[in-house]
Amino acid sequence: MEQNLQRRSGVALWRQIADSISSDIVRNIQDPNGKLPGEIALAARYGVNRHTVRTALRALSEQGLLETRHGDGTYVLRKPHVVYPLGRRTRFSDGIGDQAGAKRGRLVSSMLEPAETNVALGLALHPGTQVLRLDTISEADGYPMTRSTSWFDAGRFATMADFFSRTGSITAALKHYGIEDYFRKSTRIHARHATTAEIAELKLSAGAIVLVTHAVNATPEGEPLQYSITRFPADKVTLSIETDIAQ
Amino acid sequence: MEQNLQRRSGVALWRQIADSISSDIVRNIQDPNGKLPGEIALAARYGVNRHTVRTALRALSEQGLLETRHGDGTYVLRKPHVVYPLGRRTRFSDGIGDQAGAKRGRLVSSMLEPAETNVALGLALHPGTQVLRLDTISEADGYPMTRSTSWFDAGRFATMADFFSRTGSITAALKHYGIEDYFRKSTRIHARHATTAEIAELKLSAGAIVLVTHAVNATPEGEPLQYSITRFPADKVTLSIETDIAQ
DNA sequence: TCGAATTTGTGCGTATGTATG
DNA sequence: GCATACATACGCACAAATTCG
Repeated sequence: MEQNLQRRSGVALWRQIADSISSDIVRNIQDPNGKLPGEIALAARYGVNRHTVRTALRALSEQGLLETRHGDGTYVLRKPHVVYPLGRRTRFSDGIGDQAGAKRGRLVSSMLEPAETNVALGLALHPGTQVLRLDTISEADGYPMTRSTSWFDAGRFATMADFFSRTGSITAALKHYGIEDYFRKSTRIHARHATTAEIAELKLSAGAIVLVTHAVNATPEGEPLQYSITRFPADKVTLSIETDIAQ
Repeated sequence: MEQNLQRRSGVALWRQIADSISSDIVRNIQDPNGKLPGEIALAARYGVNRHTVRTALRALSEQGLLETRHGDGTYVLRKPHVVYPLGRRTRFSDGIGDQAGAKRGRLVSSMLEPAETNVALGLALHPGTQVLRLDTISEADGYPMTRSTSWFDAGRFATMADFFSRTGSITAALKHYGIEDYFRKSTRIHARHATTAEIAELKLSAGAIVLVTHAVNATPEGEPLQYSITRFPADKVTLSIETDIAQ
């Protein structure tokens, strides 16, 4: 039936099936804690041999997404899926506060560098101006959920990294500079395959897809504060935009 | 160097290399119209045989991303890229008006069907209520850019399909029902590999990624009008959210 | 407790795809 | 292009565990 599997594509059938089942779970088409169809039924659905289905299920079990019980069936263990709101007041660390355990980001590295053209454009600085670059990773339930790189005007926010690593929050760090409130000015979204570095940092499997946002945060007056590039594992994350029509 | 390629991962090395080169180009690490390193250099960088690199380059050439010149080298071809605004007033057919030639959508099919749960939820109807389903494709510069499925309350918008196919625009069709204005109420975004049907309809290559939006459009009073699922080719499209801070 | 049906687990032979030198 | 090694996918057969009447 649903044999939209690609042969000779460089992606093994078992991995395509694993991705499909994983995304079914993520999209709530499969009940969390529910029972999957039997291996024979799955093989028929995907138009493959039962061995191939078993390879896919084994991969997902090793990943901790499924559990198979001999003579019984295969069960969905949990649903590690997060919806990130992308609103005017978006702060990623806040956004997932009520959905997952961790709210803190972890500082991977920080450095001063001259602004590239896209960073300079986002921060309304001249290209080459010294900027502070923060590389961070945030986790939910122990799993990496975002890999983010942010830039700030170094002349103004030189010691940002200290404040961030102490609080794990950009919002809190900006408060030290007297910035009580800020807004998401623009967000651009695209998707691509993860690089090898991202596969390692976000604990993904080869061929995984990442959602990528390029965003500018600004003061209520429209003055740019932060330019950031954030990468999300596409199989675990949905981005959400809710508009308040009353505005 | 970068030989963190994964073996036995279900994704062939040549595809991992192709994805890596492809994302380098997307991230502007490789110059458009620039020359790639030679096959021997690439093989060394990824720690694989030259044959494997050649398989990756051939796949990217067939995809139209590279061009190899016998005795010379491999060159990056320019990629047409479209930015879709996702704002309060988002209408896809309007959005690309100033960027690309075509503004019209083409009706693929229309039918009446009972509302599935997610459609019913989006339109605030009871599941099973009769809804009108429109399947459309829009193109820019002769290339398919969106593949969209929309649902409307059949009791109210029964003859929607006629109006749409005449004008090629949802906005224009809704005017026939006295709806002068409407707003994007919510948008959810995720990304996944394209299905075989999508590969055919959007003229993609095997293993391509699609950006998927689930959206609700509503009247200024908040009454849902349209629930739609839209798929964009991720290598040709960036979604953009611009916030008017003054609001 | 039994037995039959169902479901997962395992072995083997073969063909094709992937990767190397 | 050729030869070699391993990964992937298939088909068939049968074993082992669970469920249920």
